[in-house]
Amino acid sequence: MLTDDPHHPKNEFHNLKEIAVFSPLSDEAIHLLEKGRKIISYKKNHPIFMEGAHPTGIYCIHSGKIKVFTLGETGKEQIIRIASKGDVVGFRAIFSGERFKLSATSLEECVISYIKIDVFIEQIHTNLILLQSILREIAKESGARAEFIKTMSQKTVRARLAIILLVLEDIYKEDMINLTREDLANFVGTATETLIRLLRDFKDEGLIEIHGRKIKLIKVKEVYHKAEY
Amino acid sequence: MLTDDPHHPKNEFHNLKEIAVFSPLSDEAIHLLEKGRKIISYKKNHPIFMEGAHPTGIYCIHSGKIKVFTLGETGKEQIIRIASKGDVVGFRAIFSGERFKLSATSLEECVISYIKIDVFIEQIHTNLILLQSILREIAKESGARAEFIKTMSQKTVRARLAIILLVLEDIYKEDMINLTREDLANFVGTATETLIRLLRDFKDEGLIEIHGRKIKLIKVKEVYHKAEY
DNA sequence: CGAAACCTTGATATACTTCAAGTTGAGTGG
DNA sequence: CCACTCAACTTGAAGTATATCAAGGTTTCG
Repeated sequence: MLTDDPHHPKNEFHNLKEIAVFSPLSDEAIHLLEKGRKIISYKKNHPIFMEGAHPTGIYCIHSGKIKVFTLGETGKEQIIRIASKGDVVGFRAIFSGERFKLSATSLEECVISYIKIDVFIEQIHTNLILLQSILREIAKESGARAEFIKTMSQKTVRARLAIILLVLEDIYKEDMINLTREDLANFVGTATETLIRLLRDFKDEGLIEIHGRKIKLIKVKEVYHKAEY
Repeated sequence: MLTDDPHHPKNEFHNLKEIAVFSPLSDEAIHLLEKGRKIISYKKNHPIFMEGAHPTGIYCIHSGKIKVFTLGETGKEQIIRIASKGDVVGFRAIFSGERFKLSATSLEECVISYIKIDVFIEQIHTNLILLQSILREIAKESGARAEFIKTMSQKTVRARLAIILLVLEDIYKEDMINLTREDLANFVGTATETLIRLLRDFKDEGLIEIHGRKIKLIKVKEVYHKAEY
């Protein structure tokens, strides 16, 4: 699953420049990071990191989607974010000096660049641009989470479903939203049964189309407005 | 309300060293920031900044408490945080390049240091220690907010009240918790009436004592465990 | 082809909200 | 210092969104 052979085929075609936080970096800086990274492929439903563990590196997504979530006492997941191509996951804890507060699992086959913490930290200490870019990223994340808190506490499940669908539309782009009902429920923060009933309502009202597991938005945007998670 | 006269009595005794994010800085760096700051006093219930506005500076609390919140469509506040001595509020948006996503209002008489955005940014560009300290702070904040999301979506109002009381105990320290029922409800994310009924339950069960508006925790910790907001 | 995971529907229970009305308390001006 | 007023607090009653429990159907995949 791990490879650090620079001639391994998987190591081609995955430029770190395509990772959003790294895009402001010079080619030189990108190259330094690439020297220290490993390309990893994950199968569907593979755990990437777990809450409570100490971070050992960061994970840059080249392809596939990853759910980032936290487990409640009863074992129920609350999904905080679905990360996709160009995103980095697992680096907040490094900067706060904490353990992971969240877990991450692949939702599909994924290819990621894994950058060890010491390689990364070294760059952080010498590269102001990188540090600023990361600060910007985490600041945005924190703002998004404040909005999510409000949504969770003030919106009905129905409104939350609409909002989450709009968020997911941006993530799945031209593809249809493709999550298990349980994952979708765990993102919306509701019971699976409730989610299913609401999806049916949305379908009956012509807001969405349902194609098996996949969901296509028709006029959700007209009724609800998106939040930025 | 504003003064930049260095001999004004209010400008004495308020060292920025007592602000947590600035504590790792050299005396020299602290001094540079202090040269550019203004000391401001706010009366109780005075707005400090409002969501939607462009940030113009940061607010470092020397004394008093400030609620940081966001307004729902119906005008209901969701309190995200109660900031107190040593905290800085209003600086996340600066780093994400956004407008304020949250509003802030004083809960008591407050004395703060206001540092203009350009003075602050200048320091950021030249002081790696400061940048790292801020990154650390925002990373912690983001982690705390992820926990809050889980709490909001998975815990009952009763459990949330207990958790928030424990959080507030840390903020009010030796003082008793002193918030209006409405503010407390807006932090817990519930209706004021529900909050009042639950407080009565807690009192009847011997978990808390109620002294007018003030609340003293007796054995909340034994029944619930605190989250880190 | 069989088992397991996933999905769906129905029935029931309840935590919480909302509305309404009354009480208490805090701050202000005379 | 008292009285007045507005905000804050409290209780009750009624309605509802959502969770939970139970059971059956369907897809997926080894």
